[in-house]
Amino acid sequence: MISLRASDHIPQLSIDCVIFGFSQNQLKVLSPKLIFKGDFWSLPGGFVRQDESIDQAARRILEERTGIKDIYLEQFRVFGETDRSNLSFWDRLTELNGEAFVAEHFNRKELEWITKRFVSIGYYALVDITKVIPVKMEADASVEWYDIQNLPPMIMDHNQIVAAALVSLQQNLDQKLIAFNLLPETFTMNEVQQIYEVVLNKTLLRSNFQKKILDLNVLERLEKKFTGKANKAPYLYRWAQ
Amino acid sequence: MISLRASDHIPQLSIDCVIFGFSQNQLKVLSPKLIFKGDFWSLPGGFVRQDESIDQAARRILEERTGIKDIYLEQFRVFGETDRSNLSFWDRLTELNGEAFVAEHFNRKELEWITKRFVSIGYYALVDITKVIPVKMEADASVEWYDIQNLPPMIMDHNQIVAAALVSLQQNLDQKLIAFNLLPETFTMNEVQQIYEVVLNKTLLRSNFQKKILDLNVLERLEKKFTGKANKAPYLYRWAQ
DNA sequence: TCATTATTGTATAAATTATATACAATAATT
DNA sequence: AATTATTGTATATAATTTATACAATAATGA
Repeated sequence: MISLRASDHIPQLSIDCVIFGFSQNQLKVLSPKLIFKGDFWSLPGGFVRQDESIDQAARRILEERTGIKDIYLEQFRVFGETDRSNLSFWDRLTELNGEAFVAEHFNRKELEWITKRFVSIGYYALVDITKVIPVKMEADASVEWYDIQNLPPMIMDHNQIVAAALVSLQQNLDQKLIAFNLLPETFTMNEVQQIYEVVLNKTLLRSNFQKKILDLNVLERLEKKFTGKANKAPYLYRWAQ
Repeated sequence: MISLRASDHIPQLSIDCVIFGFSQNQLKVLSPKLIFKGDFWSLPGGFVRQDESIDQAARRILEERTGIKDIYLEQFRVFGETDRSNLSFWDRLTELNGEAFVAEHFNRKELEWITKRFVSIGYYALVDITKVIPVKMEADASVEWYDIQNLPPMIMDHNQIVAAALVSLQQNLDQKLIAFNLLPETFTMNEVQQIYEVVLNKTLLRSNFQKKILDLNVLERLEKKFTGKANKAPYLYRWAQ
C-alpha cells in the first residue's frame, strides 16, 4: 500500500517544485518517474500540513528530494485552473496498470482525496547540483536531472509550470543575484557567465560580464584554479556576503 | 443570518484583493468596514468556488465590489503562514458584540469553516477610480478609498498584504506599462507622471518623463484639454493598443 | 630555451541611454 | 501688449552599456 499522505493536510492545495541545477553548461530540472507502466514523469511536489507554512512545506519537500536543508527558494505563481486535477492521470494509470493493481496499492479514501481539483503553488529552487543526491520516494522508479530544453512529457500542467518558473528565474537572475546558488562554494567567472547565458538564452561579452559582476562587490577573489591547460589560469571566487 | 458563502468552495483557501485607485495625486486602496462594533476594516476578499478558476474568483470578487467587469489584475503572492486564521478576529468580534449576537447572525457550521487556517492568494487590481461605485456587502458598514499612506488598521495580515502588493506594483509599473489602468480613457501626461511619482515615491523630471513615455509609442495624442488656466493647455492622450 | 597557443584580466574607445538645463509656444490675466 | 504659469521639445552633460584591444599567463613543443 502506497501512502499519499493525505490526512492532516490542507485539502485541494498542493505544492510543485521546479528544482533547477546546472551542469555541463546546461540548466537542469529534477524530475521523478513513477514505477508504474506508462512513463509518468512529474515535478517533485506534495501537500501542506496543517501545522506548517507553505514555505516550510516547500522546504520539506525539497529536503526529502535532495537531502539539502538550506535551499534557495522562490514562490513564483499559483496554478488554479478549474480542470487542474490528476483524475485523467489516474485514469490513464489505471488503464495501463489494471484496476486490481491500483486497488491493491492505493487506499480508496486517499485516492478520492487526491483526485479532487487542486490549486498548486509553484516554487522554484536553485541548488548546487554536486551536493544533491536525488532521493526516490516510495513510488518512484527514478529521479533524474533533465535538460530544460529536453524535458520528458510530464503529467498535468507540469511542463507549463517549468516554463513559468524559467520566466520567473530569468526576471530575477540579475536583480536578486541568485545565479551563485546554482554553483559550488567556489567557482570561476566563466561558470557564472555560462549560467547567465543559458538562463537568459543569449551570449554575453566576456570582458563586460566580468567587469559587471566584479563591480557588484559581492564576490571574494580566492587563489587561482589549476586547470592544467596551456593558458592563463582563472581565479576562483566565493560569494562574500 | 449573514451568509459566509462557505459551501461549494475550496476549503482553507481564500483570495484577498488590493484594489488600487488614483485620485487627488494619491494612491488609494479600497477597504470595506464591518457593521459590527469594533472598527473592523479588511481587504475585499472571498473564496474559490469549485467551478471557477482562481483568476475567475478574483474577477468575481472585484466585480462584486466595484461593478467593473474588465479589470487589470495581477496575482502577486500567496500568504501561507501557519497562524493565518481569523480566529482571533472572531474572538474579538464576539467579545465586543456579544455571543448571542454572533450566534444570532452566523451559522455555526459556517463559522467553523471560516475560522480554520486559510492560505490566501494575493491579487492586486488597478482601476479607473471614476468608474467605481463601491458596493457594500451584507455585513459592510462602509466601503471607502483610503490613502495608501494612511490606511486604517486592518484585520489579520491585511496591512502587510497591501505593503507586498505595493512592492509588486512598483516592480511592474515600468516593465508592464500598467499605470494607464489607473486613469480614465483619456488623460494628460501630467497625470501619468503623478502616478509614477506616487507609486515609485520619487520625483521625476517632467521633460525627460514626457520624452520617455512618448518614445514608447503606446499612446495616441488627441485634442488639447481645456483647463481654463492662464497657460498652455496640455494634450490629452489615450492608450493606443 | 623560447616561440606558440588559448584563455584570462583589464583597459580603453564607441555607442547608447539617462539626467539636467534651456527655451520657445501657448492660454489666460492684467 | 506685457505678464504669468505651464507645456512641448531641443540640446548639453553625465552615466552606463557595448565593443574592441592588448598584455599577462600557463602549458606545449620545436
